[in-house]
Amino acid sequence: MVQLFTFLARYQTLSQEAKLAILKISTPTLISKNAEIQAMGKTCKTIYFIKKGITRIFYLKDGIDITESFAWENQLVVRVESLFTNKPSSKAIQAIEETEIIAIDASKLFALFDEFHEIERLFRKVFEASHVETINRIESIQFHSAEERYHNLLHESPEIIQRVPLKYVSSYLGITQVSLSRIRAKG
Amino acid sequence: MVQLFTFLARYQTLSQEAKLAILKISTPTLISKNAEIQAMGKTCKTIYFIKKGITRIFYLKDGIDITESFAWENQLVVRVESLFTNKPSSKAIQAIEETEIIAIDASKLFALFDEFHEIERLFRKVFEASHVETINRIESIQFHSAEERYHNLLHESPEIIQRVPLKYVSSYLGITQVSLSRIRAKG
DNA sequence: GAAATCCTTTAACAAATGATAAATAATGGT
DNA sequence: ACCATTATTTATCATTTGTTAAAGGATTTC
Repeated sequence: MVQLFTFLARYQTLSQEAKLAILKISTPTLISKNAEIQAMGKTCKTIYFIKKGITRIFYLKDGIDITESFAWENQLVVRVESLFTNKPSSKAIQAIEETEIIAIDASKLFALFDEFHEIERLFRKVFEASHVETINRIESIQFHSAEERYHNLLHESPEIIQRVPLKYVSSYLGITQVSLSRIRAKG
Repeated sequence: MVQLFTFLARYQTLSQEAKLAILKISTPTLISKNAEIQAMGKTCKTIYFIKKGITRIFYLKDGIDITESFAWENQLVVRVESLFTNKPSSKAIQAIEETEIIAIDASKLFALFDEFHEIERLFRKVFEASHVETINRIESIQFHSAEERYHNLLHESPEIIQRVPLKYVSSYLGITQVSLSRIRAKG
């Protein structure tokens, strides 16, 4: 759990009481390769921290598998659009490798917000940071060619290209697998 | 100011003291058509609520004007990526029509978070909602054709097509103005 | 370790969008 | 109201990406 608190400390320092309270609602779990951590259609009620491994959020559009995002060591995975609206998510979370996660119960966490102002502040900051990333991703998607997007990804997150099957990467980049192959062939 | 508090009440009810505190850090301003509310290169230190009018956030990519988002009556405009990181924004906010805004001082607002837990909670929820919108926008950009994106926009936010010059709409949709014209011509 | 399955690449053609230029329409300033 | 400027549309051609099919590699499973 040390790893989780090291991650959280980047946003906000916590009292021992607050840490203990978070510890109580956190459960470490091992997910085998390709298994789903959360299924489509379920409302997101858990926040996951990744100790080891890599995951993706994906959904189906016209029956085709589309990867929305990846997350790996020392990152959180959350289906934000479901967690914050309390509506069922049409997206699933899947482990791409065997993955060790820490599951944080979201309802209990929100309850802690009343008891510990510092915990609410911490997670506010955590989600603000993820909001900023999401905004930056829009720019990347909207105003770069597929080729630029691939090279940016290669440069900024080489772990993705190395660890993730290309069929997942192509939909993440918003192109077909064939198109990605063509771009890679160019060098 | 009633309009602002009606908007905020959708997220979280506030005590009279909290409302008064927000009132003290809020300044109504009138922005003339085409004028910039915030300039590029400045760090975002203000949150704007739009009483009347319509605005856009835009930036330059290779010298070309790109619209990132629009906001109109009863919405907030914020350069989130700057507000939450405290870094200068490469984006500007511009009034597309003559616009009445209420400017909320962000540093003072953040200071109120210590005094009023309810205000922190309110704005946490406000920004969570905007985070969800941003995530949904990614799906719209990434997995729909330009034609679908135009028709979705026409359907979901007709005010944009009616009130905003098409040259701004095209870059918002991620296409050229010529391409947008072609799509409109198809009917 | 062989068969079956899944992943990635390649090829050929189709469709969508971009780039440039020019024509038309709309708007703003005096 | 007129002129100058700006916005939008149309046309043509180039480029990018999609679609489909097939082949070659890699990986899993029994």
